[in-house]
Amino acid sequence: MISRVKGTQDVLPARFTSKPDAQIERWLFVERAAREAFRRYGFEEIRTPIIERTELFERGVGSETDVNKEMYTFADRDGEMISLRPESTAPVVRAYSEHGLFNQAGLVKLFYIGPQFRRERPQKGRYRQFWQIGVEVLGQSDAPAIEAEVIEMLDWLLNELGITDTDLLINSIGDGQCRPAYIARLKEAIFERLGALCGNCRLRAETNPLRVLDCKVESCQAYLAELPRINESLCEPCANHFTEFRRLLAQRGIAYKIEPRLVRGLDYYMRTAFEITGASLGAQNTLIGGGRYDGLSEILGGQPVKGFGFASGVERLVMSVPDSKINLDATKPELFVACVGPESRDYAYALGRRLRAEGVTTIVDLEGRKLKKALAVANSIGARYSLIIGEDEIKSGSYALRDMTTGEQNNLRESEIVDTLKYRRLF
RNA sequence: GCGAGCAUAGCUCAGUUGGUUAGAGCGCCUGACUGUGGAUCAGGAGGUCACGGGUUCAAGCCCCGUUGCUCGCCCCA
Repeated sequence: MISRVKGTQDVLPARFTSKPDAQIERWLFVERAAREAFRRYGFEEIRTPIIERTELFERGVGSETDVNKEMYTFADRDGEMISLRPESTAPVVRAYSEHGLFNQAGLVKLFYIGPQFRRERPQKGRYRQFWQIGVEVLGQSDAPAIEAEVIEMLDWLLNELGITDTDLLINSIGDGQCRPAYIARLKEAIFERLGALCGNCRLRAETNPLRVLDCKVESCQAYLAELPRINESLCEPCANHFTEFRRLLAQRGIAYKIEPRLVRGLDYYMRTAFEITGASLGAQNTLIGGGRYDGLSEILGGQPVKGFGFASGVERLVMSVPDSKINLDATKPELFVACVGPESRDYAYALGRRLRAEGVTTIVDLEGRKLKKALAVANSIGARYSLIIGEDEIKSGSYALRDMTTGEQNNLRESEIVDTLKYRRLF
């Protein structure tokens, strides 16, 4: 039997799987809550293609070898290099420019929900095809109020999802003015302590000094604490921006931790960076990550556009939603139509059609089962009511409606059945 | 790219220092009950013990390799 591709997963009805993160009911809950949050804050949905020119990501994400290695890339028939999107910020910025949205008055606030692809080794909360929801605020303003409002929205969303055990980590990573000088001083400080640091740190000292700050090795910690912190080396505009951002969070009563080690690897990220981490997710515990990327549009060859956004892994959100938030009964059918004898089948099909037109979730037994078997099926799929149609019922025009929970059974006319089910739905 | 753990029925798992024909619960099918589900009882189907090789009189069990899953490292846009 052919099996699924490594690092992918099937999301299916909960009654077919006990793995919580593979249950469609959980996914729908998360997606609906996210859409509702985005709607309330005035975000509009955008759908960009799953494939883009490889160049978009090479320029947008950087052409470092690791990044390229982890993209699914292929040559199209005409030789053009195409990649499955590994993230959606660059595609959204591309679409923004391509459709001339910079001519709009005011901010353009977009959200997306969709699959992304990275060829990494799968582990808990990390897949090769994974879903992200995210927003991008694009326009001419870089007001800290944009950032605070997005985080306020996330605060509301997480609460709505019942995900309470989270930390908001924030940092400012400076801009083109202050960051280069900081990195130079950081490097210097690292090299002064090079002998005491672990092998990994020694390697990173040259290639990615910001990442040294992130080292988890016990023996490094004391030395890392002595390294200069970027948020203490900000130029005045960056420092003011960060101060205002923090003031606006405090004004909203949103708790945060300043995490000086929180960095972004890419050059176009600047100033505000943030992360929301969740408990009980294992090693991959980042639920949401975001930041400001004012330089990205120009790197892609577009006009100067200021941007701020976040992306969140749906799988990790789904894993974090408590069971109590999910109502598995909501998707169960309201009515199962069983028939006695072959003559009643055509009658049942027509009746089922009329009931559906009235808005009733109806499953008609198509297999011509004996009544006993039909009711057993109705029971196992969790139908709330069964309708029994036989010769007697057809003659009298009233059908036996059986409450599958209580076993109570009444003979009702068609209109009464519809009323009963609609009434029941109020509870 | 590196490392560790795991792999027996649809699912969850047992399987003795290697010993004959492969086990349970749940689920599924049939019947007890030809127009009434859930409970009970009786019966039944369902297995390349992940795959390939090796050791042995004998392998689900031991050894090697492969694949897959899981978790961690690297990386994390």
